[in-house]
Amino acid sequence: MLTDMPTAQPVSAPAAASDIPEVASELRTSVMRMRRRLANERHPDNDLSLGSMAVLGALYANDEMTLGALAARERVQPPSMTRMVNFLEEGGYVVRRQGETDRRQVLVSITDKGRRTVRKDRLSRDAWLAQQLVDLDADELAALRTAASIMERIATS
Amino acid sequence: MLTDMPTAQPVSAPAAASDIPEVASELRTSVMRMRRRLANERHPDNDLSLGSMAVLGALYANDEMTLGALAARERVQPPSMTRMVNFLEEGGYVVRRQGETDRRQVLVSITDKGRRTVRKDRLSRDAWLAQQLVDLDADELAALRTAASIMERIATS
DNA sequence: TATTGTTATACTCTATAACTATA
DNA sequence: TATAGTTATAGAGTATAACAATA
Repeated sequence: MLTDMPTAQPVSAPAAASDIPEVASELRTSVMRMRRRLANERHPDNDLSLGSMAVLGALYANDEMTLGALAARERVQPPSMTRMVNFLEEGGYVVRRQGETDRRQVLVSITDKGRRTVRKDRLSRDAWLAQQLVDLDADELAALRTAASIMERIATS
Repeated sequence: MLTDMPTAQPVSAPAAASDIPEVASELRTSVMRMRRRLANERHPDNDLSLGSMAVLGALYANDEMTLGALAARERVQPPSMTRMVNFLEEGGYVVRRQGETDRRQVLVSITDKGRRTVRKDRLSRDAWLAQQLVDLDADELAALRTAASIMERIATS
């Protein structure tokens, strides 16, 4: 029964300006709590931090990236990425090699072990979160997908 | 024009099971990046961390809470909340008092300065995020609101 | 004994500053 | 000189363990 609902908005309808601060506040709060919960709930059967797994995921998609590109993508400073890459290299998940055209660069690529870890981990690492989503209806899931896309865009803008 | 869209789902339509892991993964990634971006973009004119502001916000809504209740609400361990409350108390944003019926408890309440800070901060602290939202259309804003609500529920479950 | 909160301590993640190697 | 990355160091935020006070 949609009789009480506002009519569907055209796709380009601007948001009501008065709602924006409220949504911003709600979103910020929920992101902070969600992040903490995700950090707490992550699967303990590999020793990679969430940040390291994100790096590995980027390399899974891109095969080889410079350390600087990884740092920019993950929005961390280069020293932080150096640490993550060190850790991943020690574990055999990635390898470094020197850039060919520019020998200052460090090209990072994923190993077979890294690839296997990503595949295996993608099956299990979101298990907790996926479990929290199973009871959602299709509209709610769609809203999450839309929100994730918007947040991704905002966070990397 | 909705001719190409699937018919509106009944509210209880279950989500497609195959989409869940994908949404979980997208959501997790975007939450992590968003949180880092929010931490970087916060307004520098007060010295309160994001966590401390969340505590102050809870006290703004609830007037007086035990330290344990605050810790549970923010999903941190009691020692972490002790630290945050110490910091807020030193700044004059909150006051402690001993529980009356149970004298082990610490009741934390917000001061006038704390209230003013919350009000002032709510106008400015989400300014960056709100600015990122102004170009969204009504559907996207609604999706964010729905997502925030779901994340809040999941994070505090 | 169990619970509420605090103190002491350590760990993780991130940052800035100073440095090396290369462009 | 400028840039890519590393090393050294520090800070923020969180946790666990041991403790004190109270129930």
